[in-house]
Amino acid sequence: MDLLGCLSAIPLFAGLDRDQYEVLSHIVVDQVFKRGQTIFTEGEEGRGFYVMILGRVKIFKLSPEGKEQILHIVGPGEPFGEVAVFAGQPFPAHSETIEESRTFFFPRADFIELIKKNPLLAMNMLAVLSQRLAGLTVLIDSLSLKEVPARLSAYLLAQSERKSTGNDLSLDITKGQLAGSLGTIPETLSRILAKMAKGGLIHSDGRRITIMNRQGLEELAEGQKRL
Amino acid sequence: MDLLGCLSAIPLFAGLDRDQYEVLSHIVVDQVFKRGQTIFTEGEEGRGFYVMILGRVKIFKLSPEGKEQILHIVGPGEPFGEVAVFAGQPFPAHSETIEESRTFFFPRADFIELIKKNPLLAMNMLAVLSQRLAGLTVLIDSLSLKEVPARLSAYLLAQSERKSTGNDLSLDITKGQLAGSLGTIPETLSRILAKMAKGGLIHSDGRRITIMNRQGLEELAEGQKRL
DNA sequence: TATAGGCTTTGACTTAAGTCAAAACAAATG
DNA sequence: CATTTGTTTTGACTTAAGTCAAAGCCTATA
Repeated sequence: MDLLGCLSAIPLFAGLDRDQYEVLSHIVVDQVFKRGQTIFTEGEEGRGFYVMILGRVKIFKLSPEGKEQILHIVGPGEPFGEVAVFAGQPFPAHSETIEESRTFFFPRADFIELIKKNPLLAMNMLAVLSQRLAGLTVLIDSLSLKEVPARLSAYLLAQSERKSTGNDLSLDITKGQLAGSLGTIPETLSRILAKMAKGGLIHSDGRRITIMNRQGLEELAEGQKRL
Repeated sequence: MDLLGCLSAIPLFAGLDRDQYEVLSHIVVDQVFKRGQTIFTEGEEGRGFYVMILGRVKIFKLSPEGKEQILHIVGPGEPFGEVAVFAGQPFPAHSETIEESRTFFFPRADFIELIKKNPLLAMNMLAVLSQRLAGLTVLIDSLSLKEVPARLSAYLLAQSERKSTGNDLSLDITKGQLAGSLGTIPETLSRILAKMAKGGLIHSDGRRITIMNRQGLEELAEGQKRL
C-alpha cells in the first residue's frame, strides 16, 4: 500500500488535513523486519517512535534469568516506542517482532515540530498514552492481585469478546508468549489449561479453545471461585 | 499561598506565560481534604484532573479481598487523574489522601480548551504521561520478575538516593503502605526487613533505616544474590 | 496518663506457582 | 519427507510468599 494510504489508516493521525499528511509522509521512514528481529532495546536512546503497519511486535521486560514479561503486543495501526520521544528518557522496554512486520518510523525532532503545530495531533497522542496507561494499570492489577487462573480466564473472555466469534477462539500467539503476557511460565499455563478442561470450563486442542462454561470462567476471572 | 504562586510552582505549567496562568487561575478549583479521604474511585467518570499542592495521595488498585496495590504516591507539584481526561474513560484506579492535602482541580472541558491552544502545555502533559508510563513499566518489571527482597532493596536504595541523606533514611510512608507499594503484605515485609537486619545489610529501628552494606543491597536488588 | 485504635511483629501452617528434567508433539526447511 | 529446531506437556520436587491468629508497640487524644 502507498504511504498516504497507510498514514490515513492510522488512528493516531485521524482527522489531520491534507497538508499534515504531506508533512508526515516526508518525515516517515518505511521499515521492514523479519520475524524475531529486535526493533529497540531497553535503555537504548530513543531517536523517534514507530507505528505498526503490518505484522506484530511484542514490547517486553526481561529478567536477569531470561524470563520475559510482555507488556503489550502491538498490532497494525498502533504506535509504539512513544515514551522515549516525550519523556526524554531511553526506551523503558525491549521490542521484538513476533512475525514479519512493516513499520513507519518517525524521527523525534521532526515529529515534535509537527505536534507543536497541530493541537489535534497532540490530543490524539495524549489519548493514546492515556489508554496505554490505563492498560498497564490493568496489567499491574492482574499481576499483583490475581492468580494465574483468573488472569487466564480474563484473557480468554476478552479474546472471545474482541473477536466476537462466539465460544470458539483461536490463540493468535504461542502459548509461550501467552504465558509471558500473563506473568507466568509455559509449564504453569499448560497445567492450568489442562485443569480448566478437566473442570469442564473449556475445551482445548492446540491453539483452538472453546468456552464450555462462560459463567464459570467469569467467576474465576472475578476471583469469586477458584480452580 | 496564593493561586498564582502555587500555579507557577507546578512543573506541568512550567514555561507558560502570564495570560495562560490567568486562564488557569480562573478554571481551577481549590480543594482541601483530610487524611484518609477518597478523592476518586476506580470506575468513576472523570470530570477533570488534579494537581497536588500540599500533602500526598495514594493511587491504588483494590482486589476483591481488599488487598491494595499502590501504583503511585503523588506528592506536591504532581498531577494525578489525568488519564480519565484524555482517554475518555473512567478513572482506572482509586485515590485516597494519606495526609491532609490541598489539591487544584481542573475541569476537563476547560482544560482541553486550554491545552488545544497551548502547544507547550500539551508537550508538558505528554512528558508527564510518558514518565508515568515509564514508571509503571518499572513497577511491572519488579512485580513480575523480581522477588520481594529485591523490590525492597531497590526501594531502599532509591530512597537513600533521592534524599541523598547518606546511609540513613527514614520511611515517609507506613510499612503497610510500603508493603502495598511493593506488591506484598505487611507480614512479609516485616519478615524480610528482619532478615536483612540479621544479615547485616541494614539496621532497622521503626521507620529509621540505616544501610550497612550498600553493595549487598545492590546485589540483592539486581537479583545476583538472594536473601 | 490512660486508653483506644492503628500499626508492626512473630509463629505455625498452607499453597500457588516456580524449577528441573524428560518426553511428546508440531512445524519449518533443506 | 526426513530431520532439525522449537513448542508444549507431564511428573516430581522446592520454595517464596500468603493466611490466620495472637501478641506487642506506638502515639494521639480525651
